[in-house]
Amino acid sequence: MTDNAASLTIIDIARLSGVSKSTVSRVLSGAENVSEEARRKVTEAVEASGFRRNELARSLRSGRTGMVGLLIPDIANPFWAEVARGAQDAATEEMASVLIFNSDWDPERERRHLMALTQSRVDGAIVNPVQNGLDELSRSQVPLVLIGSSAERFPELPSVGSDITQGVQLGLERLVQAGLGMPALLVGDPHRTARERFVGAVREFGAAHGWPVEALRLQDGHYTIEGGREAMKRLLQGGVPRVVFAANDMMALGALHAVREAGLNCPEDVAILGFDGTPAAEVSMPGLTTIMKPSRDIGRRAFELLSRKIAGDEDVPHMSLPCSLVERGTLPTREGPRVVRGEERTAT
Amino acid sequence: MTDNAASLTIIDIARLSGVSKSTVSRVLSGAENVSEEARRKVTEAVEASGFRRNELARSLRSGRTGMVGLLIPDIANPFWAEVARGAQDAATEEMASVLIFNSDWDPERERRHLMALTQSRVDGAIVNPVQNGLDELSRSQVPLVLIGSSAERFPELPSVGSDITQGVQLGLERLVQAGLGMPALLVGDPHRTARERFVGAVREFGAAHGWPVEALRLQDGHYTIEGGREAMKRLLQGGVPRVVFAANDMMALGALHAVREAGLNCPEDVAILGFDGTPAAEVSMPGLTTIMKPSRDIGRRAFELLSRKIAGDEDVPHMSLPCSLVERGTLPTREGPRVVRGEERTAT
DNA sequence: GTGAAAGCGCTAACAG
DNA sequence: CTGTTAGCGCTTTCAC
Repeated sequence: MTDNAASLTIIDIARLSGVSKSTVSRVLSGAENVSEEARRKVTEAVEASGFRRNELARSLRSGRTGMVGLLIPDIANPFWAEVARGAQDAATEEMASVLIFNSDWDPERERRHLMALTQSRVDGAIVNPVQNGLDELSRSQVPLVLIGSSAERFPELPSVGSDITQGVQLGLERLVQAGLGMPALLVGDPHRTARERFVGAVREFGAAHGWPVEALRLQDGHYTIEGGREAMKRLLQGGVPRVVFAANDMMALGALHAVREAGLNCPEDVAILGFDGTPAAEVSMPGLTTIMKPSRDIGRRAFELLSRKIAGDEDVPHMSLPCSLVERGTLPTREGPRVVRGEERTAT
Repeated sequence: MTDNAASLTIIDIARLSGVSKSTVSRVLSGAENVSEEARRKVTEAVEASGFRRNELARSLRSGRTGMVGLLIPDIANPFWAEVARGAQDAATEEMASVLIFNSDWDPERERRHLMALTQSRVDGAIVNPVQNGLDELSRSQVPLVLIGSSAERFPELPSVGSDITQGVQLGLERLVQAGLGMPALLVGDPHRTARERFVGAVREFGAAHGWPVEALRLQDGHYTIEGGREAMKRLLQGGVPRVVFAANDMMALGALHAVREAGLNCPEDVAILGFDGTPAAEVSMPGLTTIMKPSRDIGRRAFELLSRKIAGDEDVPHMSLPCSLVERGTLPTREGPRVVRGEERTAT
C-alpha cells in the first residue's frame, strides 16, 4: 500500500490499470456497462494503491454533496441530541452525513448558520426555526424540512413534529383510568406555541369528559427544575391538588421536589405526570411517569422527508408523530409498567 | 435580489461589475491588491444579486474544506453531546463546521465512518478510538486529535482527556475534610482503562493517607442505574459502608436508590460520591455530589489542538483537563455548595 | 492593479 | 464497452 494514498487521483489508477479515467470513474460509481476484465483491473489497482475518490471533486461536478445540515437550538440538550441521533442514523443508512449547528435560540446565530449551510452546498437542511424570517434559506432554494412546533408558522414547508394533542390525551386518559380527576397544570413560557397547544388540549379533553374546565388551575413557571419547584410551591399554597400535569419533565421533577419538601408523598398525596421524556426523569424517586415525545423518530423522519424533497418530490407532507406514555412511579399504579403508543399521522 | 441566487457564479458577478473573474475572486477572499473602485463595484454586484460563493469549488482548488470530523460513540449520550458542543463552539469561532459520526462503540462502524471522513476531505478529525487499529486514518494522513482515556494507546497522536487521577484526589480530599474515611468503591466494566485508573488513584491516595487500602471494598456492576443499584445491594449485604465512591454517576444514582430501599438515609447513614457530572445527577433527591469531567472543554480544546495540527504545528501535546467537584446533597455538608476546580496540565 | 489561462479531481455526454 | 473531450466554480500563477 502506498503511503500517501491521499494524493492519488483517478488518473493514477487509470495508468496503473491500463484503462482510461472514464472507465475508472465508471467502476468507482458502480456503472453497469464495464467489462469484467476492466472492472477487475481497476478494482485491483484501487486496492493495491489504497486510492480514495475525492468526494469534493465529485460533488463539484455532480452538484451533490451527500451532506445535509441540521440546525437546532442546542445539541447539549437531550431532546435535540436525540433528534440529531435519529437524523444521523437515517443519514448513515443512505451514505449521507450531517452537519450540525446550534442556534441557541438566537435569531442572529440562526441566520449566520443558515448562510454557512447554503455556502457549504449541503443538499438540504433540517431546521428548527426560531425566527419568523426564514428568508435566507427559502430564497436560496435549499431543500428544507422543518422540525418542532414552531414549524407551523411556515405551512408551505414540509415539517415533522410531535403530536402534542394526542400526547395530552394519552396522559389524561391514563388519569381517568386511575380514577383521578382534572389535573392542575404546570406550564412554561407563555409565548411558545407549545404552551397554548398543551393547555388547549387539556381544555378540550376536559370539556368532552365533563370536567369543570372553568376551574382549571394553571401555574406558570420557568422551564427548569427550580421553576417547577417554585410553581408547585405556589400551587400548593392554594390547596393541595390531587394530581398535576406538567408541560415538561423538568418542571415535573421540580414539582416532585416541592411535594416532598411540603411533607407530602407522591403518588399517594399528589400524583405527577410529566411531558417530554428526558432521560433525567428516570432517576428521580419515584421515577417520573411521563408522556414521551418521539424525539429520535422526529430526526429520522425529518431526514427521510428531506431525502424525498431532495429527490425532487414536490408534495412532501407535514407529519405529526405520536407521543407515548412511559409509566414509572409518580401516578397511582395500574397494572404495572408499560408503554402505550399512538398512531402516526400525516397531512399534506 | 435575484431569486435563484444559488446558481450565480463569480463569472456573473464579473460581468455585472465589469471586471474580470480574477478580480472578483480577489475581492471575495479579501486580498489587498485591489483598487477601491473595483472592490466597491464587486461588493455592490454581490449584494444586489445575493451571490454566494460556492465553497465546494473553493475547497477543490484550495484543498481546504473548513470542515472537521468528530467521531464519538453516541451523540445521544450527554457526555458526548457536551464534548460535541464544545468542539462546535470552537469551530464556529474559526468559521469551521463539524461533521459528527456515531460509532456506538463498534469497531466496524468506527472503521466505516473513518473512511467516510477521509473521503469527504475534512481538514482533520477528532476521534474517540474504540479499537486498537487506527490504521485507516493514521495511514490516510488526515490530521488527528484523540479524545478520551482510550487515547493513551496511541502516544504518537495528540490527545485531550480528563485528569481522572486529579478528579479522584479532589473527591477523596473532600471526604477526609468531612471526616469520612476510606470509601467503598462501585466500579464498572473491568476492561476499560478508566476503571484501573480510578481504582489506582484511590489506592495511591489511600496509601498516602494511611488508609487500610488492603481492605478496600470493591463492588463491580454494570455501568447503569440498575447496575449501580444491584452492586450497592450486594455491598450492603457485607455491611453498611459509611461512604461509597462510584466510578460514574449512573451507578451512584443506582446506589442512592438502593440505600433508600434498604431504609437508610443519604447522606446521614451512607454518603455517596459520584464521578462524571451527568445532568441527571441534578434531579435526584438529594442531588448527587459528584466529580465533574470537563466534557465541554475537552471538545473545545480538542478542536483547538486539531486546528494547530492542521496549520502545520508538529508537536501538538497531550492535554489532561482538570475535573471539578460539584457539591449537592449526598455528602455531609461542609460550608455549603460550591465548585472546586483543579489546574490544567499539558504534556508533550 | 488587473486579466488571461491553467488547472483542482472528477463526471458526463459523445463518438466510436 | 471504452476513450476523448468538455467542463463543474473557483484560485492562482504569470504576464501585462
